[in-house]
Amino acid sequence: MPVTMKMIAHQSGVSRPAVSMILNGKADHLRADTRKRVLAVARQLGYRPNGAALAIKQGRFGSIALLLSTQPFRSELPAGLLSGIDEELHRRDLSLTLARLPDERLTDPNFVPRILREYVCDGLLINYFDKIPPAMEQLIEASRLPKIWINRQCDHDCILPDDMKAGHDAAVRMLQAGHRRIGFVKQTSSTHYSVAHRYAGYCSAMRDAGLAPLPMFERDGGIPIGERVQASRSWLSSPDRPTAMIAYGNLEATNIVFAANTLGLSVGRDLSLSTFADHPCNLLDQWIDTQLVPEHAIGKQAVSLLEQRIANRDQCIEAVTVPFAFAEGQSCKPPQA
Amino acid sequence: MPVTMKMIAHQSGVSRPAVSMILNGKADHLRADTRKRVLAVARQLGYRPNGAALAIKQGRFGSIALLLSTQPFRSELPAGLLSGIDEELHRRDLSLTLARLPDERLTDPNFVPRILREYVCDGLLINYFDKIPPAMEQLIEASRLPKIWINRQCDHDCILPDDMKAGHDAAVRMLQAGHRRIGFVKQTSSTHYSVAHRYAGYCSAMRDAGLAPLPMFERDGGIPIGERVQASRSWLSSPDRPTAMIAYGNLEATNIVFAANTLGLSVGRDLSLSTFADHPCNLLDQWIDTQLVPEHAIGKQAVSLLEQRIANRDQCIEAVTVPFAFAEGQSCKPPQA
DNA sequence: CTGAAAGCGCTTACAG
DNA sequence: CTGAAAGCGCTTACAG
Repeated sequence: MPVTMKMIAHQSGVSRPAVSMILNGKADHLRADTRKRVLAVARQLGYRPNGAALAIKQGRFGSIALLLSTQPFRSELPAGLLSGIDEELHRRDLSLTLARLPDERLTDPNFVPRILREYVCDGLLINYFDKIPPAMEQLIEASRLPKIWINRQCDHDCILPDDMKAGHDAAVRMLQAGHRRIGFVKQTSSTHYSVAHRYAGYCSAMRDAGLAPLPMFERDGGIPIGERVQASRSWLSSPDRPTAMIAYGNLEATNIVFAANTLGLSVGRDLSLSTFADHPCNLLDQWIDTQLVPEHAIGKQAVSLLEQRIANRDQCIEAVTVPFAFAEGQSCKPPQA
Repeated sequence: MPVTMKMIAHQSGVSRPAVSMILNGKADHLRADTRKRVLAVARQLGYRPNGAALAIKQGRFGSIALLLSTQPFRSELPAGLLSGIDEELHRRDLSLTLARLPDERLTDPNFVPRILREYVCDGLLINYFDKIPPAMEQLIEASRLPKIWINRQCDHDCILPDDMKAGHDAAVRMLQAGHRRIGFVKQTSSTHYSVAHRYAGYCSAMRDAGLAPLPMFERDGGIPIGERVQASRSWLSSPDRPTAMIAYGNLEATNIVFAANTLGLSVGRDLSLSTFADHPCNLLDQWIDTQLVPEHAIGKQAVSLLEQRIANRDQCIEAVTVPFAFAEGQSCKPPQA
């Protein structure tokens, strides 16, 4: 049984509105000793305002929801994204509701998650990848809540990292070091747009340098677990192997490093390598050049955009792309003569 | 401007309570055509009940909060834990509020996060490691919310994986394969109790087998990034090196595998290895024996316990430990003759 | 079978 | 300077 203003009013012999005003510091007109008494009672009882009552009065829940898919690889919750969202939310004294939407059940009309069935938050942050199930999109639309898509490419109300530019930059660094045979490696089965974007960035940098981009090192459907180092070895064993590799992510980078090592190739000296990740990548005690996915910045900005959208219900916002940062390692050196 | 029952009542010429009963299926006594009309209006307007109003009436928010630290390594949010919590919450039609508590600011009396300042959820799940700042503990107590600690060792209202038994089991497997020189490796700087527990489990298994446990392979304050493979190499280069290694986690396992590889040791044949992780571990295309941290089960049970605690405010619950599962790999073989 | 009232916890606008 | 009333969105218990 939580403590209410009613109880405080009772205990201190004051009216309920008086308690409200005193607790909210809007009671300059009340006698100082009354105020003190009420505050003392509130403290002693351990009073905490009821958020639901406040929400009703203010017409605002002070809470936004982050929607995730339950499909692994479809959507995740990187630590940096969460901390960025949280930091910005915190600054505005808002709180975060987390909701995972199970794709399978979304087609079941009887099933609607509480967050979309009731009205409990002010807006939606949706961290969901390319293939949005139509049932889900409909549910979200039906909620009529302001929303910002994270990591999804559309022409408005979305925010995403600038994978194209990051791919370009990664390739440019290799080119500047003097490499000409530069490969782009992908082993995961992910079909996220970032694969295409990073590769496209790489291709454009190659073309800018007057070189033909190599086809992506990959296999349809991804390389199965248990064959990835082997696949990397075979790519690196070819006589005309690339002198520099750009890994789609840490998974690829790790397997390349492993493979290079078993082939007696030293990363840096014999093979340059760079990767994309949300933190600087260290493999075999060596720092790898890393294009840093700006998770934290995306989280922060996503909240700002959503707040903007909530304040301005009918003005949508142009797509925002956030540049990658870069962590320099020792894995990129000029090619051997 | 969200749609309210008032609007529906207006539009369909019925009283507000009537709308409420109809929408909640408690209006058998009302004329069928009235019901149909009201339902139609509600649908057409896109009505969704206001969660705050429901919370006030029901005296229950239908929401629990998950508290995390902002200190890296102190507390995190593993995917399995989240999915377990979510699954169970979902079954009960409850929602989840996420709150990260920044340690630094907890000492500032003017700063109290909304979740602890207002009354907005029914209970607390606290995923916070050993060293709880006293200021935080006080804030949590002051909230008087029912709570369950996750991953914290205390004598009641907490749930944690059975690290001791997992350490024991890992060692027993090595012993059964015929190993006698078995090492326990820790490289991270973490001081989490699980380090001590897993090692203690290992020690007890060694003693049960009449063997003296080896001192933990580690270094005070952890091995710095960039020296970890090298440290592993030196451990494995000693003439009386262990024939089997038990890694505290994936980080250690990876570096051991790397190191073994550069030393020409084949994991499985020349060196047995097992690890602890929340998913089966694959390194160098090889599956490693893994004691699986039961994140999902812990998440589910944590919610059950908390609900129990909410229903029964003044009866605390004995500490619960959850056994690890096991994923067999090919990394544990009898030692070379 | 239907409507008006009272209440949940809170705040604001208005009488005295 | 103080109190009683009205309202936010909803539901339940009670008159007619």
